[in-house]
Amino acid sequence: MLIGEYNHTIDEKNRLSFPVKFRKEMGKTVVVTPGLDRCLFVFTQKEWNTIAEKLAASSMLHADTRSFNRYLLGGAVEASIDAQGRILVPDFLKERAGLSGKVAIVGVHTRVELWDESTWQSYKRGVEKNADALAERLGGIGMV
Amino acid sequence: MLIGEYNHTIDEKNRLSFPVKFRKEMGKTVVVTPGLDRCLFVFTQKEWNTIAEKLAASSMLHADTRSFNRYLLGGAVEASIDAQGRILVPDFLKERAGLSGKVAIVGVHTRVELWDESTWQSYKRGVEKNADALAERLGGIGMV
DNA sequence: GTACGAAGTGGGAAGAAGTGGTAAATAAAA
DNA sequence: TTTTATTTACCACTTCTTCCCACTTCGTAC
Repeated sequence: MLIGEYNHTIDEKNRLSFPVKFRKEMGKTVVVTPGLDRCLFVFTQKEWNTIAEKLAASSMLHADTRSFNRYLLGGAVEASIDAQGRILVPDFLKERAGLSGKVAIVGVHTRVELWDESTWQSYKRGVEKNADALAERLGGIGMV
Repeated sequence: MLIGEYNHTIDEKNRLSFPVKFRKEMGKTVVVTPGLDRCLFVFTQKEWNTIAEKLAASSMLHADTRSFNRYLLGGAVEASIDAQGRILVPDFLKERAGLSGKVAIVGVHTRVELWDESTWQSYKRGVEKNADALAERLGGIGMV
């Protein structure tokens, strides 16, 4: 299971090293796509296949579905993990998530998310602020 | 059952020793997550699996679910208990709960909570002070 | 009161992980 | 075809982590 948060640097060659904890589960190649809420998604090859199938199965008749498919599939990139455990993030994806310098690498169960460090910080603060909703959710899954 | 309160120190290497009383029940690895009211939750692996299953069942297409899953799963960490009975608390979780120096380790039935010592003290005082009003409200919703 | 044992704490050393740079290879342009 | 640029692979350094050992303090039993 992919969980936890790591802070790594993306260099001027667009190289970003994956946390060791994630490497085994991610395999040799991963798929990077534009994510939701100004971040990038990183999927395992296997997980991606499942998602791609689901998208393909969805109706092309709805404009919403079409544009969502274009958004996710069109922006998707296969990236191989090199000997140092790094991936290359293409410029257009880097821009998409506003990555520069410090990057937060966040494990969310079946996917990994890439956030600009400061964007992630303020996003987290936003969630924490809403303590009541948080408590309700936690209660809902039997955590408290 | 996890009950009782202990005061241990978290050192500059982020090591925090678990009370012996808790060790047997917690097993070899535990999961640390952000909690409520500026504390951290510590679950047994087994307890965590139950929670994770419920989280996995939710769709990533809803913004609320996304942010909640990100917050919880991204904030969660597997921590193994070392030969000295200590766990490592990553910086981002340490910050989350404002841990530094003395830490209150509190057993709450199925989970353990980690509090900054002084935060815990004032929280307790606050509860004591309002105990009467609290009891009144709880009685109102049919608790006792 | 003393001694023994267990629990908690601290520090050092070996190893791993992250990051930056250089060389080689491939692609593109002249 | 040659030169130049861009990308990919490899190598090396530094920092951080993790493991191990040792000390101290607290509690208990004799």
